[in-house]
Amino acid sequence: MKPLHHPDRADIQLSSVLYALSDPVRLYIVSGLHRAGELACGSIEVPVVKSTFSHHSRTLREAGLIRVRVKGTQRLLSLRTEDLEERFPGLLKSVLEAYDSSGDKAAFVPEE
Amino acid sequence: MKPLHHPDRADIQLSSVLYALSDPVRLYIVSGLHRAGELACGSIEVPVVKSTFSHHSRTLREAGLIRVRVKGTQRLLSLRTEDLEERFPGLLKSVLEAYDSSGDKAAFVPEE
DNA sequence: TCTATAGTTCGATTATAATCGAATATTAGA
DNA sequence: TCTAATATTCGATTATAATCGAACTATAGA
Repeated sequence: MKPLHHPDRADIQLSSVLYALSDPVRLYIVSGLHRAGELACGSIEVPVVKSTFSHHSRTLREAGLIRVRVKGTQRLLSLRTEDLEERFPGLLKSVLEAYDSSGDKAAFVPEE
Repeated sequence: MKPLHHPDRADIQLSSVLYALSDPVRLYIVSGLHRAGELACGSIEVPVVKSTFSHHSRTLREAGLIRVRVKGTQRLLSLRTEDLEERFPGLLKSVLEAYDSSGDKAAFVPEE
């Protein structure tokens, strides 16, 4: 099994982070991880098939937004909160607050 | 002459803002506007031709990041700082600080 | 009215990415 | 050792966007 690559904190690029966060599906995933802490892929409900989810997960991981660890047959995702705060102070917080108050999630998840 | 469309403050979408900011050229433009205030297109040096600049300018305007006003033959660009602060508190500030401290601009502007 | 200046629009090209379904890999447990 | 569960990878398709050069628009000023 290939070891999953995570960029070092210092190698996290601002434009990559902003790009990763600019997709509604990925924003939703990030928001969910922020609320719930660590989550398995399967327990995050998004309106895309598994392979597409996997693609988004990878985009988030390679941009440095999330950490992925293997547990049995599952992959557990979590936000790299500390790394991001060190690298770009205040950024993640303001994005998450903006997301919660902006109704962006309504773009693809009608209920809630 | 067509009146330039600017989205109302309440219509500014988070994902669109993040997307607009995820391009190195646009980040550079936004950073320049933040430092200098209002600037004409021609006075912002970017490594792209005029038509490409115009495309980026439009992307920023339609996302709600900048205001464009006409003065003679020039278009003057400025950041919608207040609107953004009201809509997404702290977001623009943290992005600009992250940009200044991250060396992202080195991606296409070697000197400085 | 003519010309120079400042930008935009258009069309074409190229690159990137979002999405899906099918096939594959890995692990847990019977 | 089979099978089920969980997720990734691959290939194809479609959509979006970054870029350029050429043509165009609008305004200022001679």
